[in-house]
Amino acid sequence: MITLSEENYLKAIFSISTDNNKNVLTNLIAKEIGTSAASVSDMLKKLQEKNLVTYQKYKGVSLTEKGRILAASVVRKHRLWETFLVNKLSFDWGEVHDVAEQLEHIKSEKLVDRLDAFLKYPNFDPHGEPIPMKNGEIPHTNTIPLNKLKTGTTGKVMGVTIDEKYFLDYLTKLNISIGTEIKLLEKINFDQSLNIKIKKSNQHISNDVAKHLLIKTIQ
Amino acid sequence: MITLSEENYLKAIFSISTDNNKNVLTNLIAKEIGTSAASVSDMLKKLQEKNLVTYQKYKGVSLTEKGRILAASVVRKHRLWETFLVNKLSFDWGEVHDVAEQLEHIKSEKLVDRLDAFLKYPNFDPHGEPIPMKNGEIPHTNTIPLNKLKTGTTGKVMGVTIDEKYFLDYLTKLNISIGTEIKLLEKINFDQSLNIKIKKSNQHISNDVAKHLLIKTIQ
DNA sequence: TTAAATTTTTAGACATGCCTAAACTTATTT
DNA sequence: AAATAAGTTTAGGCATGTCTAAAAATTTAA
Repeated sequence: MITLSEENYLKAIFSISTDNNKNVLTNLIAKEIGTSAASVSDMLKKLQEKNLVTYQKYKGVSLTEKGRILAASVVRKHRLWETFLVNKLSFDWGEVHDVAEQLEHIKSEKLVDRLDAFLKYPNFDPHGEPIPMKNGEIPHTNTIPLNKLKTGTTGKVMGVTIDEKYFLDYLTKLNISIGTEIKLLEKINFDQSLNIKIKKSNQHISNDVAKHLLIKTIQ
Repeated sequence: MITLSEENYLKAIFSISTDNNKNVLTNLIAKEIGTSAASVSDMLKKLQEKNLVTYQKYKGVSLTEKGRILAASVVRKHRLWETFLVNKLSFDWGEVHDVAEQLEHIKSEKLVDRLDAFLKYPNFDPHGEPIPMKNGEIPHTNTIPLNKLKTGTTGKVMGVTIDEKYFLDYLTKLNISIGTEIKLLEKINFDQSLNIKIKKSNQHISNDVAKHLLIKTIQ
């Protein structure tokens, strides 16, 4: 049996290793989960015992196949529940994360299958993030982060890569949601911040924000 | 903050005191939850600390107003989720209990309100049991248990008072579901078992089964 | 390449919720 | 009203998942 905490550790390792392909280091996990490095060390040993991760002292950790599938299934549940909350219960995209964080730990394969069907087998959640498939595969898009877009070109927002209230509220304030068209006017060399045009209005955003907006170029 | 275990204890005390109006005794709680009497003693002290129950050593326990409202809200969530699973995700009534047992602990008032609205504010769950209202009040019916029906009269099944797979599967086998009409033909004095007529077929059931079928008499 | 800084692990504690066994209280018999 | 039975609580332990402080390993810099 896998515990709630173990699932959270697997999910953290999974999402860190999506960005960064190397072994995941203890401190990063601690920061992601909001716990101490000592607790992470303890848990990594337990996960190693259960054959969910490959772990070497001081060298970081990576998921085994078994661990990867389990982590993907937790992420799958999280994103399906987010989709349910937004599409069926009319939640805003900024307020679903905490509830989905609880719902993702409900154990019932049948429930997940039925929910998936009820939602018409979505491939992306309300933030545009891919919903892992039952077999653990991840649907892929041909999007790039906004900060990699060529100056002067226009693209459409297909998703975001942070699911956090403050970030999403800021986007709402900027008038950005899934489907919004954005033109990249200028990159400031000094701090990599961007001048962009959204619905005829000029705005200025930091590189840190831009890198979490997934863009599909138009034409 | 209230923990998952505490919620389960409150729920157990709540449902035992619905039948039986006296103080709830330790052993009954232990049996209901499936734990030892020692663990129950420990927990009752904690719940007393938190002002959720009134407890006297050796004398049993009862819910405070605060505890009663909390317990009702857990039951409310349980029954709303069961309704969701059956009405929206096409689960059978016999297989929803375990999943609802998990879902009832999700903490989000907004989720419960939205779910309630999504289900069109139901007053009874798929087993016919009343769904406590937001303020803790319980919708009431004018039903009686089948074993109290007058011999020779006919009634309609409005609900059941056990939410357990084996019981519900047995009912399904007997061709009984919510809305089924049953005529009480005869009570056997020896063991209080009943001869009944269901959809033109004669059947024999124990008193133990009959007392968990809620009946509304016709005419 | 040695010293300093950073990261990670170990050691020792603590709270929660559970257990068994023993002690104690209350209820029932005789 | 004792003796016995039944029910309940206390005592002492255990596993999980967390913590802080100290020790150890690794990385970075002088």
